[in-house]
Amino acid sequence: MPGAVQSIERAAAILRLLARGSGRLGVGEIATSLGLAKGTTHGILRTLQEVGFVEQDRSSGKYQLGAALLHLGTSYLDVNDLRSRAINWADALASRSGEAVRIGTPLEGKVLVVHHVFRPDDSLQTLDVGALLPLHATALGKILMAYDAEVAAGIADAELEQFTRRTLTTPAALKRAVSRVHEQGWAFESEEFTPGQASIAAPIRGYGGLVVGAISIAGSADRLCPTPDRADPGLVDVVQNAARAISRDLGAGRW
Amino acid sequence: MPGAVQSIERAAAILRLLARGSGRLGVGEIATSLGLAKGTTHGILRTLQEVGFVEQDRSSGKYQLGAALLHLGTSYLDVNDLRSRAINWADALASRSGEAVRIGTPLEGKVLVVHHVFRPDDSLQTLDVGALLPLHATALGKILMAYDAEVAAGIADAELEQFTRRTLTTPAALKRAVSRVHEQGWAFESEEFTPGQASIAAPIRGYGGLVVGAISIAGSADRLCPTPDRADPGLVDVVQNAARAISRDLGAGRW
DNA sequence: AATGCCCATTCGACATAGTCGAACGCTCTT
DNA sequence: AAGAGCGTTCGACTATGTCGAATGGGCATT
Repeated sequence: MPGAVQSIERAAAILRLLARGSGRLGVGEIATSLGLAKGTTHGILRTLQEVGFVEQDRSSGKYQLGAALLHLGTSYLDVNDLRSRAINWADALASRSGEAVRIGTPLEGKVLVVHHVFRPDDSLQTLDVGALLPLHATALGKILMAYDAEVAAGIADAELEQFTRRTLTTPAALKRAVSRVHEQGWAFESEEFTPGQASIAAPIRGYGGLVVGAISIAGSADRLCPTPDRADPGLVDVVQNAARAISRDLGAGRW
Repeated sequence: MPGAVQSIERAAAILRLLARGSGRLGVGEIATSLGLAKGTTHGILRTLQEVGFVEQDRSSGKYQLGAALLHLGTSYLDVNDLRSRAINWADALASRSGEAVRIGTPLEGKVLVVHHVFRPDDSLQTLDVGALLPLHATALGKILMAYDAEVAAGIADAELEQFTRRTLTTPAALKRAVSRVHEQGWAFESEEFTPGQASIAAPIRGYGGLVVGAISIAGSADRLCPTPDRADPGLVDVVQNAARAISRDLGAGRW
């Protein structure tokens, strides 16, 4: 695949590295992590600094992400069709279900949260728009794997991190769960990511019926699955209806 | 200044263009806007697409910002010292003043909102973290101009957009206002940006006493300035105290 | 249906532009 | 005082991205 601009690829790799690495990194660390010469790395970093994508800590000389990225990130939210069309339905779903609502889309083998509505009553929650959640331990992720072959392929040979005692950590178990999701049209997860928490998700389809994202409700496992390991059918229905409404808005036809 | 990687600069320019331009843009539009060859532009766009910084609309072929930027943007928030140190103080300021609190830092001749606490009582507000506010019509902006020479220089020869009847639109009036801000140590704005709304701000200093941002409260002009055009002294005090507390946290010494 | 225009995309040659590795100077440690 | 580690600078090389014209598909008009 010729024509890929390497300096931009490298710049993106540096930014991703800074986003993962919790905090500031030095030129040397970045250079060795990416297998680049220190001089090259420095040149790219200087350019990224000029455009505001990275900032340099005056005293330590280390680099971190820059303010310009924040504005670009929120600008993405303004343009994102999935999110803008889904906002109203998400609010309705939150008040109808009484649970927190999230909308996710695939990114880099994870689930990117593009919208988040807090649980109606409780206000001690942190906004996690922009956060990356694991594919294999969330209902959102299971939906995306079940309906997007590319996503599923990307995780086939990946390590499945264990978050709780109930996290699916073997590829076989995950594959079984995903194919059941595909059959029934919705996904469920109970205490696989956070103890005491469960979630229910359904697919959102865009133009042509293609799955472009997923919507979920998340909350106490006691409420979402009164019977152990069985999602409340009423809540499943509400989530599926919301997903279908958004899909219709996005022009998904009769799906 | 040699060593600036042009392809990265151009990529950044494209991203900025997509952020401004409300929505999707075609290769041709981007190329002419930036004075580049269409082929060159296409190559950069393809690379940006590979790394997830832009997405292409399947049907129209036009480009828009990509999901990866959202995650980078929120990652910036996690790393940002100013924001993480200020969060607790911002909450306290909101409950003490009863008004919405914002923290801003300069970016591209505007004020970038890096933190936003809603007004305690009212919940019909939209989060504007990541938004860019004008320098000349907000209290946050006046602070940044008064204490950061680079910021002030950047706007000296810029058009001053008129938002309301009271917006300062002449460079002379703005300069006078800014120098008064510098003398008194806090900034004020009443109905210069939004009718009926006013704001009060104070500078946040980082290591060495350098101003790295500003914190403000914003709300109904009736509450912030009981006497016309005069900020409530009590509220000014509360804002200044919060700003000083954050500055101390950031290691600003005795400022 | 047939035609024309507009647009994203591809291609190949040229020379610019970015990469590399060694050397510099700085701060902090030993 | 000497050393190590860091970010930074420098100059030569060639790989790399740039350009402009050509291609092909889609859409609206004719």
